[in-house]
Amino acid sequence: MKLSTRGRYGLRAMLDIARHTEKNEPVSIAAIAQHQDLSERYLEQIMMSLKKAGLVYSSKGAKGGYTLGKKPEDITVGEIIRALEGEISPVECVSLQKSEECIRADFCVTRIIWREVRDVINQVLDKYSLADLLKEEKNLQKEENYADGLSGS
Amino acid sequence: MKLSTRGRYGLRAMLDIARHTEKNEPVSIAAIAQHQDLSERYLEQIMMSLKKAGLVYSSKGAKGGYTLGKKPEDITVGEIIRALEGEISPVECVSLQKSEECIRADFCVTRIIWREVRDVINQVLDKYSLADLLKEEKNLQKEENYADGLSGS
DNA sequence: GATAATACCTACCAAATTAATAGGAATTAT
DNA sequence: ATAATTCCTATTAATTTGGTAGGTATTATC
Repeated sequence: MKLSTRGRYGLRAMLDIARHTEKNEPVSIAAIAQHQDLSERYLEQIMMSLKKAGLVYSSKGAKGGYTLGKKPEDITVGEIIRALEGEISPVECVSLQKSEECIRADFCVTRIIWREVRDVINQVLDKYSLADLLKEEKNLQKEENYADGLSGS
Repeated sequence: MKLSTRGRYGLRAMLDIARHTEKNEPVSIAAIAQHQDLSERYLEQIMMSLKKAGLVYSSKGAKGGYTLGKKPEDITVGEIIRALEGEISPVECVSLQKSEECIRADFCVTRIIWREVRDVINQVLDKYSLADLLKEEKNLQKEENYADGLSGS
């Protein structure tokens, strides 16, 4: 039950872009990779998925890079994660676009649980937008400064 | 974000044992494997983990097998899944018995989300006991009968 | 118009994890 | 004694993940 690096890296990349979104300058893969300490080549693939999902807009050529495809408050973590990892579901048999029905589907009680797990995970992921996270980030920094002040002087 | 077969098979195995628990006869690996259509050899390993966690009691030798280690209402799905898959957490960095702290830990906002996801998953899993599932199973069967009755005669 | 910086695309590869097999020892009811 | 069972450890096969690689297309800048 672990998220893969695609989802984790992708979310961090999106946050990185979101932080630069005020200036409205595109952020390059090279820049993101450096900030986030990721492989450029791997990040490239991740960005392609995000682009395909419409979550980022890209401009090619020199000075090119990525900007958010929507406002930070309109991009949820759920969208990002699902764009990168596919539908989030703890088991195949309660996946919405599942390939084939399990033969046990009709009488298998465990599906009740898997459905509920699927739903709560997605609810949490959909609850947070990039804007929310940026706001939380500022709170974290405040706390940090406060702690420094206390222990420091 | 998928559960492994260990967890899924293990839960089904536990339900199987729970169904036989009234008679208080141990259920053998061979029998469970047959009912659930699983590899005996693989199930064997799963049962070892369940035993180690105290969720089943085993008796060796002819007529041996497994019985529940506690009352069905005292065994939660969460306990079973965690016994088989380890701690349930979407990322390593919010795992309770994590090996090493992430260098980003202090300022990484994504952890807020991962923690919440971790908690809701475990809450759902801990909410259901084997007894609850057996009860649900009976409900499913009733509905089935009812549906048959409607479409049948 | 040349150059450098960038995204885009597809294929491939290596490591890790998962799922399962296999062989045999120990125990116990009959 | 025998057959049925759990217990333990090692090995292997399959799948997924996490990346690397090579090359093309586009565009700002000089």
